[in-house]
Amino acid sequence: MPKAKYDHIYRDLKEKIESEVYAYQEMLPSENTLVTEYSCSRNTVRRALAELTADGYVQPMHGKGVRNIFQPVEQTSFTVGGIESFKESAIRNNRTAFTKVLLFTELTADEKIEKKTGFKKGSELYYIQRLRSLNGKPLILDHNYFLKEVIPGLTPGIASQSIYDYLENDLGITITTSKRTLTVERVTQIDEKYIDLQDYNCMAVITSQTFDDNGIQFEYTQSRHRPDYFRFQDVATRRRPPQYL
Amino acid sequence: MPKAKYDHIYRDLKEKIESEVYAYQEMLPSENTLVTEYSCSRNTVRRALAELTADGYVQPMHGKGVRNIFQPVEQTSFTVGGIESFKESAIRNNRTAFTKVLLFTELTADEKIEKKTGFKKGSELYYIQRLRSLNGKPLILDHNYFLKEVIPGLTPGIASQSIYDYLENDLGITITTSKRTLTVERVTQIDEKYIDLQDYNCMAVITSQTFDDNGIQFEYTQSRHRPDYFRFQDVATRRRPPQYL
DNA sequence: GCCGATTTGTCCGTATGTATC
DNA sequence: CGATACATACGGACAAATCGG
Repeated sequence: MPKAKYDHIYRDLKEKIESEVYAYQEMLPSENTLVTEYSCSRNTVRRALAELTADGYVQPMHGKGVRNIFQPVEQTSFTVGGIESFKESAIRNNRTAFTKVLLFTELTADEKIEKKTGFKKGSELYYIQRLRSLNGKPLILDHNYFLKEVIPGLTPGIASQSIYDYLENDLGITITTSKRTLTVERVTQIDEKYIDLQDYNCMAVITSQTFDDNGIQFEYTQSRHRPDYFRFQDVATRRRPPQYL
Repeated sequence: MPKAKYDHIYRDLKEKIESEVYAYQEMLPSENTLVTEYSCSRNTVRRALAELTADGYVQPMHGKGVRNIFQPVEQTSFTVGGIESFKESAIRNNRTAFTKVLLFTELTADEKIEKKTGFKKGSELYYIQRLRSLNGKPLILDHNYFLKEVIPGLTPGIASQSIYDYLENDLGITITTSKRTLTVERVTQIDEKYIDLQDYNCMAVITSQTFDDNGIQFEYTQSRHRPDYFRFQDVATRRRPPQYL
């Protein structure tokens, strides 16, 4: 959707890097060159470069230039960088996705739930359990809590499709920030019941709190992944050698 | 030691948010107010806010204001956001750290190592195995590969202290970007030998490629964590609702 | 080693657009 | 509708790091 100029430059450069128009370790054109190429201001070029830096695509070097440090390979990963729904990542990795709703209830947050999920005591919530399969293989068990106030009209039917689709397209909610914590936990009886764990006795667990564009937390989810199909990627930058932004 | 103005504002606001000068869900002062408070340009304020947004501290809302969405975390987490050495995170979490060097050798990369680590075949490398303990409890097993060309003069003595200290303070190398992948893997014989795993049969594994400020990859590390002491935090933003920068 | 050209880093002021109230 | 607040974009200035002659 974004028609911003910096976003166009960002996508254009990203595509050129991915398709190896610039080789690994090669310098990109200087900022001033890009300014004339895209006929825009230097700030706008720099903003596009800032995002490529955050993505781990390039590395700016003071007084020298901007180097491409993108390596094309990388296996299919389930979770990368930003926020992505199960369905979206399945499509991106070329898998067929299937979701089975195991449980769909409503409940009111008590103190225990407040402490766990971050929803205030007394909040009206949906609580959903879902089993996610890729290529017919059950791999992920999701426990979702949604704030009814923000997301009315949720149904098991919607839950079996993409809830994020429903939020963004039907309700017009903008998903913005997600805080995630990743841990490894012992398998539960529910895990064992639905997922073929072979001899693994633990699961990769992502818990996330998600906020809409009003800064309201509307979701708490615990996503339990079969270990051998779990992969999480990340690009970190050291605080704080001068960078863009 | 950044003395940049935006960094000062960033730290100042961050401190105020953490100490709850602004309550959770409260609006921060408007950009224009901050401009006069810090007597700087609006761009500079916005840059500080952009970093707080990336940290998951605040959420900007078009036409409304900037909301504090920081919730203090009570649990000590081992890895958060940026790049951090073992020693640094131990200090941050108020733990005593100890490192035992299990193996210190030099080797030349063959094809197998190239495929695994990203170092070109023929590269001269250090290969180090280290056992890391917190509060006397062995928790992490590190396998490090360092590019000799970039990091000469590494010794077991340095490896038992902080290699990152050596890089940054003695060699003057600036660590910049790190690409990390997180997986869950079965325990190995080495894991079992050195770490008390109780009945866990898997480990949390972080593999990372680290680049210096010339965009040269100088490190490949596999860091194997005891599951019950492992925790990884992250803030993601949905691509791409208008944001700062 | 010095100097000037190039390149990235920081900061400023301003203008205009869009969303909210 | 006007006022406020954030979003995008421009152009300019100077600092700091690098490189070549």
